[in-house]
Amino acid sequence: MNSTEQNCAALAERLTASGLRPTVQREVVFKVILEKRDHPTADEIFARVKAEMPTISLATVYNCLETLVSCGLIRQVNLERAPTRYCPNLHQHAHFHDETTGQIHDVDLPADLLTRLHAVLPPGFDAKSIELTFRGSAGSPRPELVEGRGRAGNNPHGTN
Amino acid sequence: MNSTEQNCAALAERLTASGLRPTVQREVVFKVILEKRDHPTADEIFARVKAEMPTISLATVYNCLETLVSCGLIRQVNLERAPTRYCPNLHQHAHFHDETTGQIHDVDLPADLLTRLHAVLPPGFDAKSIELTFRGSAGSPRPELVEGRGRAGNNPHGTN
DNA sequence: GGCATCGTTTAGAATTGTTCTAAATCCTTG
DNA sequence: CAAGGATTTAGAACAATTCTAAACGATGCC
Repeated sequence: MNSTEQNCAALAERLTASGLRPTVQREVVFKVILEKRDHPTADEIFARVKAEMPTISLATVYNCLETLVSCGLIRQVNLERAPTRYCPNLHQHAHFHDETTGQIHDVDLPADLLTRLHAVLPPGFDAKSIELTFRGSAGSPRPELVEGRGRAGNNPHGTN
Repeated sequence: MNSTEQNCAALAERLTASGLRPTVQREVVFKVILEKRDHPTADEIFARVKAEMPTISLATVYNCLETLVSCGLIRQVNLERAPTRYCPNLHQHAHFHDETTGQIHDVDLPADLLTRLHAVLPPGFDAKSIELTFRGSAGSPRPELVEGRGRAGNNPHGTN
């Protein structure tokens, strides 16, 4: 049993476990993502899949991708095509995206943590910027500790 | 001199320093972003600005935002409206976005760093996922150290 | 001051990535 | 085999953003 067959088996298993059908389309989409590990876009995947299955439609590729993501077989990198947001806090800081409320909070990043983050890069990789986003829910204990009320940056524009 | 006037002065200074003109539109857009530090989208900014300048157009808001970003007065959060990318590496890892080539490389994250990252959140904030993206250029020394050749995850799908 | 020039704004069209829709097709099960 | 649901398909719809061309406005030069 070669690697491709193994992956197909794993795929089929996951799908049926979630009450979904293992279809050729899902198989092929999964396969092309595994074949070349280069973070392709939906369009690129569509092109590659089309090469061996010319009848497939873009919508199906999107469907398959969604299915694979929901089964935990692949991940999306640029999560959610949300509108770009703008932020007056110019200090290095992370964002906490509260998925329950949709709100975004600034989170301070200590200098030594930033150093550690840069240190994690292999030699030759020079990062001009770091984007760090947490996703989850914030609950609501201690509102005095969150954004705009005593934390997150020393306020480069003098607002508040 | 109040805070708004200060900010306008700072804005005017930055703009002229970059050979750009301080216009009312740029001023108002900047102002509404500072007023309410809540990471608004372009549409939201458009709505707020329209309240005090009903003739402004959406395109102008986009223009102004771009200008403010390029002057370093604000930052964009969801940088670049790029197509979503898909990734078969299911391990916790960061991405290095090489802006010269457009390529995305996986970068391993040691467990203790992840712990530190979670520790940075204020109490009550519960992060289900962390998204960490570096942007910069990779140069090309030591190709044997980068993605797909010995680093970045122990390969959950058995590819390569 | 008048005029050419260049930066800026505007409205609307165009583009891009993605999702929706409705019909066709495919499996599965009874 | 028929009924039912799941899946695929093509194309329309959508949302965020960018482009375009025309109008406008400020600035510099004589």
